[in-house]
Amino acid sequence: MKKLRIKDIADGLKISKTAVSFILNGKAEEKRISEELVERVEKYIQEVGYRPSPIARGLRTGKSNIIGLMVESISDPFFATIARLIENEAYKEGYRIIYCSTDNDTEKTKELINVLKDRNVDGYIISPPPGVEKEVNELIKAGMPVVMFDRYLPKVKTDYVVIDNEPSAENATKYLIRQGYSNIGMITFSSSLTQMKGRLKGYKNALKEEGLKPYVLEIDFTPEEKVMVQTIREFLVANPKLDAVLFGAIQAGSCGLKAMTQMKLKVPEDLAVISFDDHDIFELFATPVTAIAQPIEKIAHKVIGLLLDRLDAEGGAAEPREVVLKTKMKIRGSSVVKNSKKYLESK
Amino acid sequence: MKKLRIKDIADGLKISKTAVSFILNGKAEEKRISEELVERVEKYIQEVGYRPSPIARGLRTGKSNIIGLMVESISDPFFATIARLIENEAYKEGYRIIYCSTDNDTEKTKELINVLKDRNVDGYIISPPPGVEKEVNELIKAGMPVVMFDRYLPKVKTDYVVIDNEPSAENATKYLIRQGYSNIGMITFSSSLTQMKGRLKGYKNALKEEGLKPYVLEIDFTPEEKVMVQTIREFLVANPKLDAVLFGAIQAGSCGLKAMTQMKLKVPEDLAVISFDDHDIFELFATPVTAIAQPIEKIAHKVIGLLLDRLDAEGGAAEPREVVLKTKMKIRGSSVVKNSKKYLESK
DNA sequence: CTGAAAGCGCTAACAC
DNA sequence: GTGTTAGCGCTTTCAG
Repeated sequence: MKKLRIKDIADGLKISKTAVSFILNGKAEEKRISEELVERVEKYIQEVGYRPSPIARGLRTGKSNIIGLMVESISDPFFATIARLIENEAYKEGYRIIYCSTDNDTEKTKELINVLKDRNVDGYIISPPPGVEKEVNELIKAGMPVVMFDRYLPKVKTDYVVIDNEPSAENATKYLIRQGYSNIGMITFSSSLTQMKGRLKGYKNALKEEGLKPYVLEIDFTPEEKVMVQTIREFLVANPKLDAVLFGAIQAGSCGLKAMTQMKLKVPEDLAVISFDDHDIFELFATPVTAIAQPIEKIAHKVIGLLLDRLDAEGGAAEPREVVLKTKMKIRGSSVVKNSKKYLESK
Repeated sequence: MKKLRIKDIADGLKISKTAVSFILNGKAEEKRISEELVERVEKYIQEVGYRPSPIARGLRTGKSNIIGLMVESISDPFFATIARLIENEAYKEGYRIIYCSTDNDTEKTKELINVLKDRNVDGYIISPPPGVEKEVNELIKAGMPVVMFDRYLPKVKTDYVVIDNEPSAENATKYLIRQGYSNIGMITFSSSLTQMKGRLKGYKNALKEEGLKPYVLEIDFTPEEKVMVQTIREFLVANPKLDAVLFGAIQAGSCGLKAMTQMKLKVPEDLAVISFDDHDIFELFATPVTAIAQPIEKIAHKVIGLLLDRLDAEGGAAEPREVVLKTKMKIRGSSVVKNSKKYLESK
C-alpha cells in the first residue's frame, strides 16, 4: 500500500485533479461543482484513506497549519500545562503545535524563531526572553500573528496575556502585614522580564505604604538547584530579623523551603511564607503553603483564542489586545496570624 | 529583505545552482568541488543569511529532520522532563522534535501517527498506549526507526528503554517487610501496560515469598483527581488492617497522600508509604516520602541515542535492542522501621 | 565544475 | 465542470 497522491484520486474517479483539489479545499461551491460529485469524492477519499501531503501543500501555499510555541522550558510544570491545554484547543481547529524551549536565552530564541520561520509556521505563541524585540517585530511586520504570555516585551505591539502581577504581590504583602508580620523579605529571580518586575514592584508598594523596610534577594536562575538553595540560606542567615518571605516564583519557593528545612527553620513560626504559583501538592507539605495561583486554564484558553482569532482574521492587523487576568491567593497554613493561638499551639 | 533561494546564491556568486546544492549537502568532495569555492560559498551564505527551505527539501527527499515524540501527556512532569532532555540532544544533531500527547487513547494515537507520517517525520519515540501494535508494526515495516520507552508493546519488535519494574517493586515490598510491616497494600492504575503489570507482579512476588496476603487496588486514571482520591479513601476504609502501601505511580501516590491527609492518617505511624517515581519536593512533605526514582536523564539519553543510532545506520534493520535500567530507592521517613524508636518518639 | 532538466505533491490561474 | 500548465524550492542525474 503505497502513498496516494491527488492524481490517484482523480484517476480512480475518472475526474480531474483540479476538481479534487477544489473539493479538498472547500471551494466546491465557489467553483460550481455539483454536490453529487463532492459526495462521491469525499466518500472515495474516505474509502481509500487518502490524506493530502501537508508538505507539498505547504511548499505551494506557504501555510503549514502549524503553530510555534516557545516557552522557557517545556519541563516547567506551568509551561507544560499551558502547552498541553493549547495543544488540545489548537488540535480541534486543525492546527498542530511545535514546541521549543528557549532556556530564556536570547540567542537560542533568535535561532529558534528562524527554525520556525523556515518551517513556515502560521503563528507564534511566545513567552519571550529579553532582547528579542527586533526579531519579534520583524515577524509582526511580515504579517505573522504573534501572541505573548506570562511576560511581554513592552516595545513590541502585539497581543499578550499576563496576570496582574503587581496587585497580586501587593495584596499578598499587605496580607502578611495584616497577619502581623513586619520584616517581610522577597526572594525572586533577577530578571528584567515584566512579570518579575511587576511582582517586585507590588511588594515594594505595599511596604512603602506601611513604612516598612524591604529585604530583597534577587537570585540568578540556574538549573543547579543547590546553588540557589545555598544563596537563599546565606540571605536568611544575613537577615535574621525576617519574619516572613514572599517568593516570586515557584522555583524560588521550592528552593527557599528546602533552605529553610535544612536550617531547621519552622514555617510559619520562624518564617511565614507565601509563594507565587500554586501546585496541588503544596497541600501535602509539612505546613501547607499559601500560594498565588495563576488561572492556568484561562491563560491557555485566552492565548490560543487570540491567536486563532488572528489566524482567521487573515488580513487586517487588528489593534494589539492586552489581556490581564486575575490571580487567586490560596490561603494555607504558612501565613497564619503571627503569634496566633494556632501558631502558639503548634510549638 | 525577501526570502532567499538557492538560485539567488548561485546568481550572486555567478556559479551554478548545482554546485551550491552539492556544497550545502556536504557532497563537495565527492563531486570534486574545489575547497576554494566551498569556502567562498559558505562565506557568502553566512553573509546574506541564506537558509535552505526544509519544506522544499522535505518534499524532494522525503526526509524532514523531525522526530515525532508521543507521550501520554506532555504536562506530566516525568514526560515533560524526558521531552526536554531529548529535545536538547536531538537539537545538537540537527533534529527538531514534534511532541504530542496521546492521553493513552488508542484511537487518538493512531490518528497522531498518521499526522506524523504525513509530516514525514524521520523517526518515532513512543510511549505507547495499548492497541496500537498494528500501526507501529507498519511503521517499522516501512523502515521507520521507532523507539519505545516507559512501557513497550510485547508484540512489537523494536528498541525500547524501560526500568526494571518488577525487581524494583519486589525490592520495595521486601524492604517494607523487613521494616516490620506485614499488611502491605498496593495502589496502582489498572492498566495492561507492561510497566504497571511489572510493578504489580514484583509486589506479589515479594508477598508470596513471605506468605503474606496481597491487598490490591487498581484505579482507573482520570483527570478528575477527586474521584481517584475518593476511591483510595474507600479502599483504605475497607482495609483497616493495612499498615503499609506501595503506590504504583506518582499520581497514585499523590492522590493517596491526599486521601490519607483527609482521613487524618499519619505517615508512617498509621500507614507506611513507598511510591514509584520521585520528585524532589517529596523531601518537603510532612513526612518525606520514600520513592523509587527512575533514572530520568539516563532514560532520555538512551532513548535518543538508540534513535539517532538507527537514523545514522540508514539501511540495516538491526536487531531490536531492549534496554532495562535500574531504579534507585530513595529511603525517607515514610517507611521507617515499624514501632521503631524514631516512630515512637514522633508520637 | 556547469547547465539543463525532471520531479517531489499540491494549488490555482487560464482557456475551454 | 475539465484539462493543462506553471511553479513553490530543492535534489540529483546526465551530458558536457
